[in-house]
Amino acid sequence: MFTLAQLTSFVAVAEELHFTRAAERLRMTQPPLSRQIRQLENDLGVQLLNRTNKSVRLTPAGRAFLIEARGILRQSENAALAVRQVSTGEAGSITIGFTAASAHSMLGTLLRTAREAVPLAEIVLREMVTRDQLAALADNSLDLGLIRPSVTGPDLRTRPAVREQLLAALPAGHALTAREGALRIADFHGQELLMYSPTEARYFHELLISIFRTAHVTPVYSQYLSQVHSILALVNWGLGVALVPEAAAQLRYADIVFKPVELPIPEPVELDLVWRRNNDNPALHTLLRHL
Amino acid sequence: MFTLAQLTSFVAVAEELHFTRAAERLRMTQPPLSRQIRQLENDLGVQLLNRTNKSVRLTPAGRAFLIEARGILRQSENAALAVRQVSTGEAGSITIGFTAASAHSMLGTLLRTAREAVPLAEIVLREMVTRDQLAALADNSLDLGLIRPSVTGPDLRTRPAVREQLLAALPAGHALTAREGALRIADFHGQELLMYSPTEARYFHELLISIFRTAHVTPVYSQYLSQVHSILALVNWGLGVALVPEAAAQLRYADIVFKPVELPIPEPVELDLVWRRNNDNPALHTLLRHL
DNA sequence: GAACAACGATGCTCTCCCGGTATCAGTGCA
DNA sequence: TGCACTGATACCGGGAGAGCATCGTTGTTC
Repeated sequence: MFTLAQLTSFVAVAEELHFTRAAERLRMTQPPLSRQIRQLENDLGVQLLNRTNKSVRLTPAGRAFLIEARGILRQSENAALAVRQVSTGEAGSITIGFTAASAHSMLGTLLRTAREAVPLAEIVLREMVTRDQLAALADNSLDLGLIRPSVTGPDLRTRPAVREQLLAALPAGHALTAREGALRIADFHGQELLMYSPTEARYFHELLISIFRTAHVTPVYSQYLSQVHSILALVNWGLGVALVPEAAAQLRYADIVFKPVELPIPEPVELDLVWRRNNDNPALHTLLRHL
Repeated sequence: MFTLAQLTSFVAVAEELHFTRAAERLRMTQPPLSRQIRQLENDLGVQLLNRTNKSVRLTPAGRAFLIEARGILRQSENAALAVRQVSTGEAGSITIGFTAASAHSMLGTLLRTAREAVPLAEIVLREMVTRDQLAALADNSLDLGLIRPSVTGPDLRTRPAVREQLLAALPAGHALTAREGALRIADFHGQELLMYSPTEARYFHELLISIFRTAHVTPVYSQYLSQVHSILALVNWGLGVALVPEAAAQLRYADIVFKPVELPIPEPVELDLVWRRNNDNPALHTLLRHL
């Protein structure tokens, strides 16, 4: 196979159609240039130039090869440039995990920031629950996660991203919808509450349990569900009330009324950014610096 | 700038993630391979691999560069292959000149043959009168011409391609259209004949002059035109009669009747293939071998 | 037509790069 | 703690490539 140096030599000769001038352009002398071209022709098994003592002309094969050679050289320069951009974090690829609910809150901000901070980078999005995101971070198939706060290993770093209110989601016509202003926790006593799954939505499950326990309020837990969407769908069918993060109110349902709830902590729902401490993706660090 | 050899080395290591095995695959020993990769990283100014004594892993930049490297190597192999095909005449580019009239006769056959003989070649077509084709052949901007016979230099080779009849083109309603069978030359005595230009359609001009002179027949030369199309357009307007090559009868005009003419030579119109004796386009020679 | 100028090819030399062998150094496992 | 494995390093030899000098050919000019 030929050499990139041979290609640059050939392109110079093909453009100058003059060995001595081409050699000057290449900052070398004419004899080794002649030999390089001959070597290239031998490697290819094809004559690229017709040389007489007074003129150098491209053969048809040479014309064809000139185009190819320019392409290969251009691609090589681009590759060198691109790989430098990836290494400095100007370009590259960032895979971001997010929970379904965060698609309505933090994800938009995050993507906007990414577009500004690393405009050349490709952003790959994957919707996953918190637990799966942590697994994906561990095996490096995720660069950054948007998760509910949870216990993480020592090689993960987290940063609070956003805090949200909890809103009550009530079926239209429900008695509590008539109330003026914010609801109180006590209002949920004895209500049929659509509850979060203790495994797949552990964070919300424990958050609600703790809120009600502290307030000595005991709703009726009728269903356990893992996704905010599913819970709202059931509220919409009139099958109970629910407490959902503020961002979920962006989903419009015909038969759901959202109302604020007075809580000891005004914005109890947290969302964290999480990434591996020793993640070596420079684009990720560029993004993190801008957050 | 890096080397293609470095790229193949890098691709091997990146695929094996193991220097010793990669070295075996490359039929070399491990130490020079390690140095090649280090050299490549130095050239790029970017770390491509994270190596510990127990594992080799790609950095994000390395992953990006792997894709680029594979692309460059593939393109290089294709270039080598393509240039060999051009040099053997399997592929390449053939520029063919043709006269407007020959588009209706020989050109179709020629293109069909070219498609079979050099299926990988690009055929570039240029419509030009004979005189311009000869000039283009001389400065190598044409590989092959379809011309009317004419005097050519010693560096051109010609070969008869096809012979055609001359047909009489008569305006509908003209007295001669009533005749049974073929016309004779004498029928043109005193007729208004649309004539070919002595400069731009020299071949037809001289052919007709010679035919009429030999037969001692003198038509009335009303107009001198260079293209068969133009002549037929005027016949269509009833402005005279004409003699045109057989192939032109493929053009359908509402008010033209074509009739055969009895001539001393039954197919007096010749069309020649012409090319430079020392044309170095291998694809051209492949095509000529099939004609 | 003879001398000259221009240009690519060739011969020779030297240097440096590349590949091989031997060996070192760090790490995971038994 | 020792062993096996793996990549890095030291050193050496051969060959490729660059430069210098020169040759051979060809077109030009007086």
